[in-house]
Amino acid sequence: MPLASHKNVPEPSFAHGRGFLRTPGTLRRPATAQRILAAAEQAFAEHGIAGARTDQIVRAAGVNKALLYYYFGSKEKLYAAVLESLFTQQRARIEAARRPAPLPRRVSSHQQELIAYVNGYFDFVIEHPNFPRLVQREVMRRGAHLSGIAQGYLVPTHRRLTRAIERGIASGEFRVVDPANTVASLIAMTVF
Amino acid sequence: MPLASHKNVPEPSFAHGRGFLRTPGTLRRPATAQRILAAAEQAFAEHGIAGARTDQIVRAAGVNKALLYYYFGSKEKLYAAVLESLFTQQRARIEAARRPAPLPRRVSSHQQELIAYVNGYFDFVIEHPNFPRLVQREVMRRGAHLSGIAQGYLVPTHRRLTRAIERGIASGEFRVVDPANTVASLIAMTVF
DNA sequence: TGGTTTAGACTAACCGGTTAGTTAAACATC
DNA sequence: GATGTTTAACTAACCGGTTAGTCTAAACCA
Repeated sequence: MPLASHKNVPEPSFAHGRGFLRTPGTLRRPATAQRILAAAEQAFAEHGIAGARTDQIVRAAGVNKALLYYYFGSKEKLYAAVLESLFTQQRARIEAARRPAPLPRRVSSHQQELIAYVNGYFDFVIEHPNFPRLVQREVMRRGAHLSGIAQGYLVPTHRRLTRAIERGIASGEFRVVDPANTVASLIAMTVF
Repeated sequence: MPLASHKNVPEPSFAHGRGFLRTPGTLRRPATAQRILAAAEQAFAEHGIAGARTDQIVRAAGVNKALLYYYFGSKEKLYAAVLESLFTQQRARIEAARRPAPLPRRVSSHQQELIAYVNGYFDFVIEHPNFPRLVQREVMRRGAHLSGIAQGYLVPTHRRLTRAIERGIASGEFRVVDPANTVASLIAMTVF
């Protein structure tokens, strides 16, 4: 039974398996686990989930293979943890960019919110070049995590941006556009 | 030695390994080999080179595993053969669309050539939905076949289109545009 | 007859995952 | 404060299944 239980694993105190979106506890993991995560991110981005080698990952993390399973349970769960960590960080990044440095006058606050979103995204991608590659791979896999990601990250972002545009239109600062289309274009731009 | 010699393989008469671009002989392969190729195309597109299973491929082709190695020598070479076959077909397709069905008047012959290119490409993609996926995968792999593909397929296509645009400008039928940029846009459009 | 194909046993290497155990620090107890 | 005791962190070695690739001998077939 290759994908089965591993019931004897002592399940560390900061329990990792409590649902994909419920646990922002990624940052509370010990440094070693973080190193495994980083190495895994690199490996999965480069070789995909099937091509990545757990042995290579633990070697890069300077750690024993059993530790990988101690923390993450399985290769598949490790992969999920990598995605979750990245999306959590990205969301935090965009959230943090909500009160941006003031821009030149004639730029309304609603415009600022949109600009801050785009800036936040690009900053994040520059710091995490593996992020788009992994998303790409997940899309090609028609991955099971996609729906969870969409629910937890894309939908809220989409909603926030839509509202910002609607407010901008209502206050007369924006030309009248279809918010849905505009948001779609924005997201498409940042994905490619 | 996993990727090594296989020196005892009797090297079938229509020898497949004589260089990536030198052999348009793909179509001369026996029907059985074509079935293997088709099954491999599907498997590689779905799971990538690391995720695809040779056993699955031969089962889908209704063929013994030894035959795969009889014809293609290795998984890697089979993968290369899949790419080569697809690019060869695509080139033939675009080439064949050079004398297109006459379009409504007011469409010049140079415009027709560009339109034929785009049509040919889309027709091909519709018939071979695995093609873009495999190219995508190859790009993500930074695959070694990329340079050969670029040399053999992209460069000639690029040249032909550039010339068509230049002729169109020279004859006054096209607005004056930068051919390089326009070709890049055309190719980008068809890749996405 | 010779190119093609099969059956299927076989192997070496690989790879995800497990086991049984160690280490060191925190904690408790007297 | 020396003492057992617990616990989180970590490891070496191993296990069993999988996978690419091989080999032989025989059959198929044009």
